[in-house]
Amino acid sequence: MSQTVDRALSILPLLAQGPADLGQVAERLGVHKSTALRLLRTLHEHGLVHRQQDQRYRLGARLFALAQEAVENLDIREIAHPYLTALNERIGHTVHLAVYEEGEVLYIDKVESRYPVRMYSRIGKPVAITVAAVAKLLLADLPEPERRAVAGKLDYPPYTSRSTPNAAAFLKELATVREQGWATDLGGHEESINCVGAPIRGADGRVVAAMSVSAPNVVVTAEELLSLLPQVRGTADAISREYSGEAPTKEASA
Amino acid sequence: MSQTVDRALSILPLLAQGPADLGQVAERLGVHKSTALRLLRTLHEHGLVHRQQDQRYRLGARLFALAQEAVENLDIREIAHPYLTALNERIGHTVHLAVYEEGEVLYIDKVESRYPVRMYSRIGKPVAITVAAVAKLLLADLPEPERRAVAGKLDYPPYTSRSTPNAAAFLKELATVREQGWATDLGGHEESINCVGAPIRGADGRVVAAMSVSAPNVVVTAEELLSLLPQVRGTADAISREYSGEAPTKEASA
DNA sequence: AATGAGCGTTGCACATCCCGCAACGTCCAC
DNA sequence: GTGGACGTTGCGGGATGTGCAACGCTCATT
Repeated sequence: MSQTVDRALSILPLLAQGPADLGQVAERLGVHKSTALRLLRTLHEHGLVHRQQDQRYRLGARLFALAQEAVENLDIREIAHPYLTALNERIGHTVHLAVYEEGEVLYIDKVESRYPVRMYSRIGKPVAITVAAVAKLLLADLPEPERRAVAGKLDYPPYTSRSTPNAAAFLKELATVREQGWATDLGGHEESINCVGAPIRGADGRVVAAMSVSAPNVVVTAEELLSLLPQVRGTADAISREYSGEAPTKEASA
Repeated sequence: MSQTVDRALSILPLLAQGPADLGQVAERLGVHKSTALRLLRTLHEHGLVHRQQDQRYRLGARLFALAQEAVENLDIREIAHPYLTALNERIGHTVHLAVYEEGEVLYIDKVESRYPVRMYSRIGKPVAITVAAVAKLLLADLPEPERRAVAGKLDYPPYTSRSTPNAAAFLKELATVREQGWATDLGGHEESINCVGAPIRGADGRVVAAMSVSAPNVVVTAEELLSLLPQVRGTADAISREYSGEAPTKEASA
């Protein structure tokens, strides 16, 4: 919509792939060097871009700060965190929290056995959207046209033999998920990893986030993991209730 | 430098404080609503801002993805190299850069008087992990359980009479290193070689790499080498700052 | 049910501000 | 010493962003 800003912002994903010098930026942007220079300078003044010793540009610190602030401002994360921790302490396995945004599903929190969350190493990473339990939960709740549109645009990488193969299978799986109110990923992303997840809903009943529990099948079989479903759903429902405005339950500290 | 981009980017820190509607954005930017709308639309198309149910704007998901990608592509070696070279030119001795990965410590860069050595010559050749200064620095920062696990699995070859003899001694040494923020290897690997090293930290304070200066004691005594510690730490800190996104200092060219 | 306030959105004419050009300075390699 | 590559600068033309005013919509109020 705004040419100048559009060009400037296009520089960011370009630099995310790795440092680049002025000429490379100008070329990949399809503009004159002097134009690229002005854009980069502006980005630099705002700290979004950083210039290293060899004068090449890379993404700057303010970007990380912004990303962190943004994730901290997600109130669902704040509310959910104690519940996730409590569940993790009870059952030991890795617990994920994810949201849907603009065609992507992103992890926004993670609690791993004994290890505190490492902000930048995992959170913010886009989920394997065609197979992850949390992705199924979030997409299953989209309005039908959007759901269909998203499913049609996706790639369906065959991570394993049990990965979702195509849009038709995916939509069918989403229908099942929506009906039963929970989802699984049984070796669809990595052969030996199983997940079971449940949706977190706002006051209006719409799914605002999804959580899942993951474990390698050398530790627990898929059946054993499924037996944890009531606890996962219980936690998700407790989060939903608090998010919807009810007083916190004992669930978080149980 | 570019007014339009400047205004657009000014929206981001504004939204970082919390969601805002069009009017608020326009007012705080000091522009007309229609202008703010166009800027927000452009930001929206790039996924940097997100529009929530109540139509208010907040920071978007792509911000996380960008930060994530950027961190993964941060190449410590590239950033550190000019600093290492500068230090080498100032003090003359061999300078090493190393990282920890999957239970091993690897040299990833080395600057020897006048001869920069490519990583290939050294990679795959693990560091003498129980005695090297860089190894101590990297292991000292691991979470306690992992540190203990690694220390327990190691062999403790008696390279010299001053080599680390066993896991208990090693863990004790690591505790010292973590506390003082630097490390040495005084004849622990080869009788006549001393090293002094310092950690390089990421924005979150975690040790991402370590560097050291080595010299044979026929050239400089251990005491003389230790007197270089401030310069080593200064260099390591400068690298840490640039790696974390701060503007480069004069350190590299001093 | 009618009214009006508040907000986001649209089309438009003006002139601002961005664009590409070409030339310069600098650094490095040959 | 010379050529090339790269970043940088000033400048004129014109594309592009700007603010204005009017419109549609939702919602609260009467």
